[in-house]
Amino acid sequence: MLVRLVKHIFKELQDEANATLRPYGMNHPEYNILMMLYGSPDSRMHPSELADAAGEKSANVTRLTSQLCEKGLIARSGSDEDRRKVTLTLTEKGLATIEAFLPDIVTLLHRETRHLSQAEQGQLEVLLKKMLSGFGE
Amino acid sequence: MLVRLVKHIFKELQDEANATLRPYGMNHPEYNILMMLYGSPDSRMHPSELADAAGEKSANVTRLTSQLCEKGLIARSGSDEDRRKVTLTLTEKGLATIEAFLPDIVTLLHRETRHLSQAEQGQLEVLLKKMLSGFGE
DNA sequence: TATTGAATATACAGAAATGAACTATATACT
DNA sequence: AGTATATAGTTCATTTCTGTATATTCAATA
Repeated sequence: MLVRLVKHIFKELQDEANATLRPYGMNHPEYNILMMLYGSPDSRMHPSELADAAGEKSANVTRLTSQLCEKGLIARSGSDEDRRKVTLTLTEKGLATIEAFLPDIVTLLHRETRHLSQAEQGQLEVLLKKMLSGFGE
Repeated sequence: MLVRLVKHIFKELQDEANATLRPYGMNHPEYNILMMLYGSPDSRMHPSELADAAGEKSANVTRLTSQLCEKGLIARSGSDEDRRKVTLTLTEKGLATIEAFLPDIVTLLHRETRHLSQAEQGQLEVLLKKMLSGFGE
């Protein structure tokens, strides 16, 4: 029952976000990558960090970041400290794109949580975290 | 934040269910179809009902039910009342398969929710439903 | 009854995700 | 040093999903 609810909500979140992002020529996975970069200290991350944070397989990260590179939203460069690694950074254009669609995303999120008070959101967060802690052991 | 949590939980639920089902040669979407049939009054449903209930596109339902037919777990038959429709039913073998893996699924679900009391599960359910009610308008 | 429009299911093409093998670099051990 | 093991990232083949078009049947109605 809970499981079905989570699944349903997830699906809705995904679909609505996709609909919001489509006008900007972007899909949800690409958006996730951009937001991870946006939220990171120096707007720079390694692919493996992204894979962990975004919950994507590394093969997917390669594909997605290649797409974003082609669009000129992020840049790839080799790392000096560890030459196996690749560093991904947001470009000017990437930053501008994020700041273009962010307002739409924010209003979407507000709409999606408007039936929950601040307290309820906190509660929900606690419960979900608690649930999550029972996984993967 | 909430969104990321939901996403994360969904992913875990999905992955763990898949891992549990793999030994039975089944994946999560197929499992969903079977369970919908299992839970329906007469173990019979139409593809469009399944699509709604399982949150799958109708094209996917066609593919998935075809797979399940090939495995002999469900059966397709034309409907008499409305000849556009197709009726899907669980076979003996399908029923047996469900009852084979169900215990594993039940223990998995218990494990996943073991950090939440009964009351907390109820609370969580209420909050999620409340959140869901804010969608799609 | 002939026609129009809507609903249902399917087929097919193109996009995306997955898993396994592969290259290159780093780390640990003897 | 030299070998083994581990890690980072990519590539490729396969599977799976999505979106769109199509065929069939039903319902409404002029």
